[in-house]
Amino acid sequence: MTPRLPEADPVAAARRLLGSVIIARGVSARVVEVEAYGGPADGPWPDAASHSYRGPTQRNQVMFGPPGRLYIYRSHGIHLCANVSCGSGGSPAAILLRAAALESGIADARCRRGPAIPPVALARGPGNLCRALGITMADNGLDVFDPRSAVRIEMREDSSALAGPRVGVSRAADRAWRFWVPGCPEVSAYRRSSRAPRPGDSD
DNA sequence: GGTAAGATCAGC
DNA sequence: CTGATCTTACCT
Repeated sequence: MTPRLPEADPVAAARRLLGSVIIARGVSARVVEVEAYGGPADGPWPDAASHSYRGPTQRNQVMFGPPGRLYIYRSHGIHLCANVSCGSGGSPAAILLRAAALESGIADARCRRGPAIPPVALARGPGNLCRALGITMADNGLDVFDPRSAVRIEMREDSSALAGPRVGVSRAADRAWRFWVPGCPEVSAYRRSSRAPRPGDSD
């Protein structure tokens, strides 16, 4: 059994998770870009951009459970995005997996993404990452640190993270809760949400 | 029951 | 910048 992600605040957990290896359905890949998401205003990590900001719902229940579980949600009716829960004691938090560098199973990934996709883009962006690794809604709630899981994560040390604002969020848009490995071409481009207030407006 | 927004992506 | 496509959450 590989080391578990320790219970921690989402920023510390995001930094710990960066550089780890995700293994799913014939593909393994190094996680090179993540985002931290917190919880309700009255909790330890207030975050208006988080799905759990307004309390538990059917969709976000995994965020309120134990750490180390996959929280999968459908985005814009089209794509899937994968998070790893990291909260505890009823305080929800999760880390969104935004991009990964493939280490093996590239043929499987290309089969899922299409033959024309350059290797560097196969798992670039949260929706593409889920597609490349064959992750589905049925994986919601899986324990990624259980070796028997179809989707699992092996922790690796990496202290090289750079930080910047999260991609595409319309609230708390200036908060530097996105972390990536410098120099990796797999890291997605930054795009500020068109609905976000001007840069500099407070959270 | 209605509806607007959305942690995206690819193509102009 | 726009369209695709549909679930969720919030409103009445």
